[in-house]
Amino acid sequence: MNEIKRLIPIPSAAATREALLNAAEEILGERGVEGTSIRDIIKAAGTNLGAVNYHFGSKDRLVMEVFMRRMRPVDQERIARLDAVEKSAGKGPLALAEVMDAFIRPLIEAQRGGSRHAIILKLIGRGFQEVDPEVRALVHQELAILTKRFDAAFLRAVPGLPPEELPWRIMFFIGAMHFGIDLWTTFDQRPASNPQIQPKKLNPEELIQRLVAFVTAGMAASVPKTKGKKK
Amino acid sequence: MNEIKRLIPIPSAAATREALLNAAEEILGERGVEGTSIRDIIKAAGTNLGAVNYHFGSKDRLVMEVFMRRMRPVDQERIARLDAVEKSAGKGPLALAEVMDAFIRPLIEAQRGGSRHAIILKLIGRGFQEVDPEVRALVHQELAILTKRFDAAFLRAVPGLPPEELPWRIMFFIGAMHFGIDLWTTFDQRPASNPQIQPKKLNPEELIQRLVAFVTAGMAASVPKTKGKKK
DNA sequence: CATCTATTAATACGATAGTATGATACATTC
DNA sequence: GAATGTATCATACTATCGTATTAATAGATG
Repeated sequence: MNEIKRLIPIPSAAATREALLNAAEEILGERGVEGTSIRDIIKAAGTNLGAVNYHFGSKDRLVMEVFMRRMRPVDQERIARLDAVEKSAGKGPLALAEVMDAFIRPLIEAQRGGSRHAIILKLIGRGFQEVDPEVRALVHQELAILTKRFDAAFLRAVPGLPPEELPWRIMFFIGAMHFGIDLWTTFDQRPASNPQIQPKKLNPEELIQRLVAFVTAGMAASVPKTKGKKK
Repeated sequence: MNEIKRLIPIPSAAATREALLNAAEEILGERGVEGTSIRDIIKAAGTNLGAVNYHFGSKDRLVMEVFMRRMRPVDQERIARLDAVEKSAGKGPLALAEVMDAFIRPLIEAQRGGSRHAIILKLIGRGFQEVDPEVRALVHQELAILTKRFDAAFLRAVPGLPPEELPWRIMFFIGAMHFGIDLWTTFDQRPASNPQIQPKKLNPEELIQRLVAFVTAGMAASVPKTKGKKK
């Protein structure tokens, strides 16, 4: 019975499962978690309600899977690139711009091969401010692994920076990155905020270059005097 | 009948209206638009469903009012401060850090006088990524007024910057600002991402200083070569 | 061929959402 | 002091949400 040609080549164990993940990724990126109903997703995936319950058990778990599926390889690539940067630096000074590049590049390049995948970037960007505590905890957990490695790298690359300043700068730079990516992925849909100035449309490499330049300069800025402006 | 003491001293024309706005501001800041129900708001405001319909007509209009009530004075203050900075500069060079300060300070200082108001900062920050197109359009419109004035100021303060680069840098810097403020307002609720590094708790002035230092350096960074890395 | 297991499909259920309605209370005006 | 307009409140209505349940389908197995 194995040689009977299947009219539906491989309905396969997880074909609808992936269809659900893909549809969910797209719609969640557009409308956020709260703004997306399971019914929207199953309609886009061409399946039905039961499938979600069967494959994921709940909406929250589906959302978690969508996050994980994209974040894991990005984070692995970040770590791999940081490894390479640190290795090539040896015992010498660590170039801040290269560390930044290692962090930023994998996220932006994750959208290659179809602009449909670009949506996940917004989804990840939103993760920090999303309501569901389970998803939030997940994002933080994923981020914590990175944080340890990159914290050390940043401190090494910016020798004069007091460690207690680092979390602030990292938050600044992640904000710049996500807002930049958000503008990038929605470039064509946006109304011009100022008709007199036409923003330049960027390819991935150009975006990376600009982001790295911006956040590297910011991260390396001298620490402002905390107390008492000089009179 | 006028001298009958009121058990409820002055229900007043717009007392419940403001109570609704305050409660909505708080809850919307915590849970976002989609995650907040009118019933949550009326419960916190100590009133009932009809009041929302009476005073605002719909949930969306209530949300809009919450946005507007906080954004308008902030934007006015930004413009006023930019005026002052430009006036004191005269025909001489415009200090980028002062322009940044004029943009950042009003938003952060808007939360003085009760940390309850700090919540609106998150709300405004979320406005850019929120789903409701009506609210989104509103935010963009409010921002567009600012944009024109500040675009010119930025270009003047960073003479070497090509105008088409400006929208990108502004997006980077607004992202840094909003993520920074988000960390700031939720400082105590956050799990430590890296237990080895304790971030410093900042007062408003310290946050402003750090943000200004970061984004000023980023904004002034030299433009990366667009095409062709030197081989 | 019968059975079993893994899916897919269709439907039902309880909860909650935003909105609308009608009655009630208060203050003001004539 | 009756009438009027403003504001509050309790409640009802319809839609939609996430989830659970049950039946139908298809391949694989014996």
